[in-house]
Amino acid sequence: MPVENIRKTARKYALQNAIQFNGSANPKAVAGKVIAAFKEENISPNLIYQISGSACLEVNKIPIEQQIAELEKLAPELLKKEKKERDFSLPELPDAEKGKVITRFPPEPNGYLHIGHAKAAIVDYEYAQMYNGKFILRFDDTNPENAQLEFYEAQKEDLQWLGIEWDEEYNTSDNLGKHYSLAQQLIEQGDAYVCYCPSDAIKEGRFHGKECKCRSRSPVEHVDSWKEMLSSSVDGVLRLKGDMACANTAMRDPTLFRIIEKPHPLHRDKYRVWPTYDFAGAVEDSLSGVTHPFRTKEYELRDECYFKLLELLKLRKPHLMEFSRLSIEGMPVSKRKIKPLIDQGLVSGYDDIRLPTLRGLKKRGILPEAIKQFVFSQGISKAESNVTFSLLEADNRKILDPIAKRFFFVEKPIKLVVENASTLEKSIRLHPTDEKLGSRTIKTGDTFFVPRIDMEKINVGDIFRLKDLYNVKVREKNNVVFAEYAGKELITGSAKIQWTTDNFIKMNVFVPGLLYQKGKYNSNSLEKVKGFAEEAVSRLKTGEIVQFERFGFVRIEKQNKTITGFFAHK
RNA sequence: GCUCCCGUGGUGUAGUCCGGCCAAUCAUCACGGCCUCUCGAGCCGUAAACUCGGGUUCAAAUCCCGACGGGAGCACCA
Repeated sequence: MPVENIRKTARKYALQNAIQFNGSANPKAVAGKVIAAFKEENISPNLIYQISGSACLEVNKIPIEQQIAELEKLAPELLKKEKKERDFSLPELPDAEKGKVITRFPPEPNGYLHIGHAKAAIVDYEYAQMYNGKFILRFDDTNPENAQLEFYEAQKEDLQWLGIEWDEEYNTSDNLGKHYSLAQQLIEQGDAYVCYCPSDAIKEGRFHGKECKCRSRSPVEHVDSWKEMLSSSVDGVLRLKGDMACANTAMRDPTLFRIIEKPHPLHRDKYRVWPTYDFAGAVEDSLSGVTHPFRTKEYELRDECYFKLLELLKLRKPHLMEFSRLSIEGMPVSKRKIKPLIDQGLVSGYDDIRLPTLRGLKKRGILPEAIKQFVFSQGISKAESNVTFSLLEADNRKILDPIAKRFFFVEKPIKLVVENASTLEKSIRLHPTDEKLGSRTIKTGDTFFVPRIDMEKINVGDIFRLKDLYNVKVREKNNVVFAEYAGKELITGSAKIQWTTDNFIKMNVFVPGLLYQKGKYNSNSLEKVKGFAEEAVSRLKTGEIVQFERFGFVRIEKQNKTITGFFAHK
């Protein structure tokens, strides 16, 4: 009785479609659903089109109320268009088995971590978690010119702050011995050679696809040259014997090892021959058991080299994957762009709150959990994008709002004298909905301070409310505003303005803006807002993130007696 | 220039592998309303997208070809 079944199904979907679209069903859309429903049974689409078509015709004749009533009986589940929950978890990994996935995060210890690193680290770490696997932290410190001792620790601190824990940690530089022997193996196989050409000539040869004379010497000679390279001061580089005519320029005999005389932060002058990223990256991923290494898209052309090397060395090939780099509008998300800003003094340092470094983000009150959610929402696509920072702010705000204590901060204050004000001790809650966060008590007299900007909008005769206190009516506006008490009952619609008494503390809040606007450095990107905060703020501790009402979320920092705020976002 | 990757609302993203349940997800932004002793949060609503052109198919965001646009690489940096 399949035809009867099809009819019923068509009727159902026609009703649903009609209800969704003003009582008129679209046969094409309905047929699609019906076909999908009978996919297994190999029914001719033509038949379904016919049936769906007539179903729609019939359904469209009846009024929408009846349509609803009928669908209610037939298939009530189709009636409610349920809101689909977006699943923000990472997509499944190919060839992944629970307990057997190994990932790695391989930073070069050459600077503090930024949000781009965080994306990689979070993805690596989360995948290991997802599959109950292992996560390795590996310092790719194979260039003594870049690696600096302080950053091994600093980067670990940054990761810990993010909430990332690693199962294993090691330095690539500790494996140089192994690298050397693999190199020798390649040379002996005739797959790598020592090249004495100057770097310009190598570049030139690569550009034109021309092999150089070093390439044609015998493996035995190259083994000798290699040993000389390692032991004496003979110059040269070790290159892969790839294909100098390959369309992929990464395959035109890439350099595998080169000489760097500068002492290494860990190994001093023990080594002078160092592997390049192409070699070290591939070899380390394979040897350390990594199953799913990730890297950013700009390495894509080097995949071929990665696999070729492993093949020649007869090493296991991991499942290498790429995703796009994170870029944020108006923010420099790379060491290359951040460093010059610091060197030129355009920002205060690696923890400048305008920077997307983890230290900068931390300082302005961005929480690790927000960064995590932000990274998940971005996913691991290969499409380039230019994200707005406000996306991260939104994630952060959602976390902060229910837990941040509220205080009054008066930006650019102006004095307000309330005549006939009585002396009060007022207890005001620290959070509008969560009573557990407690309250503070403020003693008020006749002197207040309120934001100048609010007073500019208010005229003599207007009534406004000192928030959580009482109403006042403005009598005179000069350098000081004079007002009179105007009742404590809330007047709906009246402005509610934050205030301090004369028992205030002076504080500055630094408000970050975009470092770049239309691609140009913005010299006004950091604003210092001067103001008065209520006295209770002086008892906050460094690192607390609070909301200054009608101003924004601010992270507090205390040095000696001075309190400074760093603005996170509204 | 050559090679590779990518192209879904203003922004970001799901869906693309395996064509139909997609007249397309979720978020952000914008706008409106409700609520609130914050310009915050919450709630409700509105607006807004498959780069273009061909092809295959009963059926294309999804497959194929081409164009266009964007990005990356062409280091003895990672």
